[in-house]
Amino acid sequence: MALPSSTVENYLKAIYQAEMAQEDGTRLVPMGRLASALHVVPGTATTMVKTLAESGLVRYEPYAGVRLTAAGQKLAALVLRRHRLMELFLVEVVGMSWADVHDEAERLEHAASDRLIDRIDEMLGRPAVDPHGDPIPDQDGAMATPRYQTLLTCPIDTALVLARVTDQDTDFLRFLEQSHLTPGEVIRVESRDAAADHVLLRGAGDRSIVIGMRAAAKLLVAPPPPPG
Amino acid sequence: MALPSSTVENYLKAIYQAEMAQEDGTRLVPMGRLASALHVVPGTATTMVKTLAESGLVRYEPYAGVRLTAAGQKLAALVLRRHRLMELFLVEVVGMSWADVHDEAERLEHAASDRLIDRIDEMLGRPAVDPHGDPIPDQDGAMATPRYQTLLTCPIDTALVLARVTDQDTDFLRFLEQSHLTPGEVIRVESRDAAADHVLLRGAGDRSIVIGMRAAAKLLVAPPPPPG
DNA sequence: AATCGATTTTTGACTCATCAAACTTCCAAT
DNA sequence: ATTGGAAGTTTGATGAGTCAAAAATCGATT
Repeated sequence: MALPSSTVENYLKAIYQAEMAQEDGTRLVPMGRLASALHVVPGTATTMVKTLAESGLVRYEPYAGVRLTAAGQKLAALVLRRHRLMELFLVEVVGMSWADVHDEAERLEHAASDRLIDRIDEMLGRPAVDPHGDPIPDQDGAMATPRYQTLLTCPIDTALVLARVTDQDTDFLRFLEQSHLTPGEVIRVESRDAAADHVLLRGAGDRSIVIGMRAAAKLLVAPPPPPG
Repeated sequence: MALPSSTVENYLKAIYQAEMAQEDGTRLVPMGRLASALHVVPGTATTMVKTLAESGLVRYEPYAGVRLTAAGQKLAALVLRRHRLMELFLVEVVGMSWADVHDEAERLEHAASDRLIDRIDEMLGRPAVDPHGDPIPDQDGAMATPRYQTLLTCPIDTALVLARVTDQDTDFLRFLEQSHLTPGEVIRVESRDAAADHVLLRGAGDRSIVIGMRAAAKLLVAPPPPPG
């Protein structure tokens, strides 16, 4: 099979990420979700998924959804690898803002050769996560998948490390940056108020921050850092 | 007008470079030249050039050829700028080989944002030339166009600086690198032999190098460096 | 001036990715 | 069991970019 087009890469990546995000155990991604993730109409997604199925990259169950085959999974993971290494490179080496690198990487991931990506990987010291805390798959497409809690489910009044931000929106990231809510920061949840739909945080330097529950669900935390 | 596709950018770039390479004064590029530069059949080039003409990017004279308008020239120069800054970046910052960066930049030039390109320009200290000695247009598309001599036309037995290499072929560049024939090196032509189709050079470290005349025509030299 | 060969243009067809809109299927609620 | 609405699929069309091959044009040589 020839090299996949950017479009194919984007479909595989979207399916991969939708599978991950699925809360129910099933990895079947409904067409509607896929279509809206890719900003195409549902009919387009159906058509494309059928050709992906013919290439053996996905399994398609009409009216039910789509899931990646092993081959599709590997390809998707390698696209994600390119994307995330590129993001980290743009932040660490080029000095671009955390908030801007997603969109840039979204295009560069389809243009960069494996050679370039491996060189970047080497320069960065084979990093495990990108600037948003998303894990970076290795050359074989294998990826660690730690299970973090969100700020909605984590214990109250406990020191935790902000590990990952699961939204790439530029304005949201800019806000987080200004609030010093970036991966690695130590924070604690002081209270939650379902009626007010907010979560009250205390960040580094005793900053007090109030965020909505929608936003809080996008911030993932890990157990406190090892002592010393 | 919407942003130009990669294809449009490649056509403009090819026309721009063909205009430069034209030895006769006319800047009219015949369809055949353009088509083969882009690896498409002549009919395809004709079709595409007609749509470029409708966008006001080129002037098309049927059966005669095509030339860029002011708007087309500027766009083409900005593509060249992205390409050449990217090449230099890949060599200087990423540490890729001189011989490999052309193909990589060929794809990245269409994916990199102006923001990224300007950041790279700044990091590199607003450089004037890329790793092959090709001049880099500024943000307005203006570009210095020094007129160098080739190793076929330069004076014999005179110290000269290798200024520019007008061929991006990977194997050719690899050969030059191994022979220490890279921009900035001081060399002199010891003799030319038209019958044997070769040029005898003396490079840095008293290296003696024989190259064919076809190759010699691709090496451009400048007057000796200023003393001191 | 007439012609031959090279170059260029035209025509018809194809692939990829997409949309709008008509049509199907599914399932949850009656 | 039936059915109404949501979700999914199909159909027909479009635009970009390309090729193969037929037709037209140009110009250099006779």
